[in-house]
Amino acid sequence: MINSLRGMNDILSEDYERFTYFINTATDIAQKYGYHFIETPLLEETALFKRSVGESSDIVGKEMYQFIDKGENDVCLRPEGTAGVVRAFVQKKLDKAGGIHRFFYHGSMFRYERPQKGRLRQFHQFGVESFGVDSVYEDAAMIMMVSDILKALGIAYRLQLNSLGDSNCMPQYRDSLVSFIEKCEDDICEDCVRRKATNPIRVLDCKNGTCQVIYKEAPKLINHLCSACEDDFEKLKKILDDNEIAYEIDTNLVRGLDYYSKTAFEFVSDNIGSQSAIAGGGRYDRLVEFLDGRPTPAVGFAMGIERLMELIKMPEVKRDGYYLGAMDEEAIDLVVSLTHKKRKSDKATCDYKAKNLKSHLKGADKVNARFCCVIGTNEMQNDTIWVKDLENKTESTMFLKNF
RNA sequence: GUGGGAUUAGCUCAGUUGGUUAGAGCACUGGUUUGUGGUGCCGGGGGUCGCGGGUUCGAGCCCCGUAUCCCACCCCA
Repeated sequence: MINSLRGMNDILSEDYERFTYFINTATDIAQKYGYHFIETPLLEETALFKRSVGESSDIVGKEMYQFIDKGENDVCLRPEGTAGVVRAFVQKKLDKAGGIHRFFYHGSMFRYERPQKGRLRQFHQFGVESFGVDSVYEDAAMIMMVSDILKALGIAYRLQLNSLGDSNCMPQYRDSLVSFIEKCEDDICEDCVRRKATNPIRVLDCKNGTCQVIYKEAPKLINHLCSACEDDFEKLKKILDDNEIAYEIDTNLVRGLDYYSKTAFEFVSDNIGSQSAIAGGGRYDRLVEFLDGRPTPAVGFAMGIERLMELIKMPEVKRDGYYLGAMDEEAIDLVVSLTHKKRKSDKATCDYKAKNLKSHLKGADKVNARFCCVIGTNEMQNDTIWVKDLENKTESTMFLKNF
């Protein structure tokens, strides 16, 4: 037997019901916020992710499905969605066109990781990207959108918030953090020593307990923000307060991708194990420029659909449509024709075998039909059909021409 | 990539110190005289016990390897 590859799952039956329910709910809300669907290729030039996500990140460093294609191109399956959307934005010259462009997307992402609960090699994200708005109101609107989606799905969450500063204040802060790390380099973990060289900000969310104690004394980015970043962060908190969106400030919250600046946020769930981040995002004002576009402010987020799946509260499924059955061999053709006719306006299924009434009622139950419709010899003789409403438990016999 | 746990029917799981034809519940399917379901009764199908070696007279059970899943690290959505 051939099995699917490690960390790559099929989605079917009930999972598929939940999956499409999520997509429909999220799509509806994104459209209410004025976003438009965008689909980008699963395969992109490797250079795109090296430049956007950043070579220092683990995603690019060791998790990409990368290979050389038959045309000698260095390509990889997308590990995240933002890079492709930004590339498309620049390629279609929307940066030069100016104005505001808002997109949402959903689809498969690929990372060569060791699978565990909430972490697959092929997984699905729903995300949105907004281009051309530098106002912090847009950051707030984005957070509200995530909040709306999670609430619509009945998912409890905690929202964590931080500001990563911009090109004014971030480099200065990084320098002061590096000199702090150098002073305590002998006491921190190996990973942090490595991070010092590659991406020093990342030491802040190190999971190592000893490191965390040490970093309590570390300079806080939030105290080193320039006035513009400081003002935006204060404004963001006020907007969220005004709109009754609860949040916690987490000064150690660092986004894992290199392109973020200013607002960074993460939605976490306490009910799904260690892979608790269900949505994450923030502002990335410099990324369009990094990818050869005209400088364009941007902000976005992505949600991990698999991590949400078991948290989604599905609406109650109601009986729907018709089930048709014959009690006599000679009525089968008629039943098939009637079913075909009924499908023009309703969901309708039928059984291809003659069975007794009890069996048909059971069959109607199984497909969760609202009406069980049966034709036997009595009905054949009178051109009628017996119809039972399985919800109200009422029944009647009607002429076929009225059915 | 590192460490730990698991793997027996479609699903959830029993299976005694290694000893005949490996069990249950649910699900599926048929019947219950051509007339009342979801909730009665009776029956049926379905498992080379993840896979590959080894020890043994004999392995679902012990040993080694391997795959996958789960948990944690790491990373991130």
